[in-house]
Amino acid sequence: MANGKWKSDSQGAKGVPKAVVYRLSLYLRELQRLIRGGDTMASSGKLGKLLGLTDAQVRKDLAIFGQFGHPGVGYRCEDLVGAIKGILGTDREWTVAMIGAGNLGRALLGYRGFASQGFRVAAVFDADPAKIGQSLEGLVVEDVERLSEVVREREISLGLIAAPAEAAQEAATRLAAAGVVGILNFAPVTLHSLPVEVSQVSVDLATELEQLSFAVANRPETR
Amino acid sequence: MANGKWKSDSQGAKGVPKAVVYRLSLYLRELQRLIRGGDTMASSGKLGKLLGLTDAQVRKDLAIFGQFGHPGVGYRCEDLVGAIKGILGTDREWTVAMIGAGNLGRALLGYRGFASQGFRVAAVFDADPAKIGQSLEGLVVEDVERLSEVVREREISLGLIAAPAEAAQEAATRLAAAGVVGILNFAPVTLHSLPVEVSQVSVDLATELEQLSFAVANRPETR
DNA sequence: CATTGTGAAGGGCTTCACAGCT
DNA sequence: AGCTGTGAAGCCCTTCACAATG
Repeated sequence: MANGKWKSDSQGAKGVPKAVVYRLSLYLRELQRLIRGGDTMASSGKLGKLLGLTDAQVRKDLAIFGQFGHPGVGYRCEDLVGAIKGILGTDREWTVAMIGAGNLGRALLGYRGFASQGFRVAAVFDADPAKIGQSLEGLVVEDVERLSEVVREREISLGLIAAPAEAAQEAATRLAAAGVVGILNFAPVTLHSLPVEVSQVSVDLATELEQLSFAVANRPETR
Repeated sequence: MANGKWKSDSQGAKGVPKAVVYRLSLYLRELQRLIRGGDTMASSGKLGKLLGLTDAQVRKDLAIFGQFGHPGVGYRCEDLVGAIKGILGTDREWTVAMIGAGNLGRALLGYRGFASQGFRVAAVFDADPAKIGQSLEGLVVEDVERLSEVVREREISLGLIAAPAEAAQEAATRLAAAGVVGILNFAPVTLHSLPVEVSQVSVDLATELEQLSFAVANRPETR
């Protein structure tokens, strides 16, 4: 029986495998797609097949957080979406700042997928005087010197770094100092000296291509 | 003593943890930065500290592929860069096709980080007649209908999908049919029915933000 | 003598298999 | 009958600790 909240014997916070959290996002995405397609129930076997996972894996992942399924029938899609959003923390709106109004920053600003999952970009910053003052997707590009001020004014809680590698560390330091609680870093550098209370996730596009290159170079057997 | 090639008792292909391959990319990035900074040697402890890993982890990762270090002194940066590139398969140039000339596709085209790691974009495709024929970063946007033809002509081996979710599966199917060996997918969908010989890596930007949201919502202890 | 490479120990994640619920 | 939730087994990855080494 779905109970909508954390597992009753909850121990508060950690202990959740990173891989599980990642798959939670996949379940959420797939369930939303099934709902758009008119489905109302989904079994662990069905979800697993759609994502290339075993049914047991799907059930174990969900069981970490509570009992969301109904023996004999499966999971109610709407309920499970609600539960997963609650777990991921996307059942509320997050206010985000974009640092960097270059190619990547502008592209990410235009990406509708963020807004649809509850992430609202409320400010864009850049250090280039030629870009400051420009209007992008309804936002005026602000001077990165004003970051701290604007972050507080607009109650921004997450920072998204789409700046060049050389500028990324300073952007991160500024964000942390301004009180942001999380940083998503697209720059190809490791960020240092951030306070422990600032969470961090990194995506390096070149690294992803390298993973692909390795997979291709080492695939099972081909000419 | 560095030997430059695969571990002698090589079993050919798999058996390498995904996490190890990911860290290899991080080692490579950090080593290249150290070299730019003038360093010539790096120990496992130093590399580990720079990346937030233990020294043992660094050594174990590298030991999977051979003996690259020198007891008492560490690893020669240049040699290790060469070795890792060989392992990742980026010691050669990969020819890449971009599918989708929207915001994201254009941003990725302009990203210098790809070229610097050996990935050369040799074609851009889109299905929108308004975009076909436009010139971007020295390339003319081609009709996605001509994908197969162009992929063969230009000997393209990897495909990068930056198309909307609805178009991604068809793009992937076309790429596979055209003989591409790897696909990097930025669309928020799971790709199905690809031949096993086509490797696949996915990056979903909304998913990454959700990982951050979870990390923030579940961090150790904060007000 | 600082640092590597590695067997052994430890911990964590996945798969299996089945009791129990609808 | 169909499917969930879960203990137990199995496997994989990380950490530890130290002999080997230039």
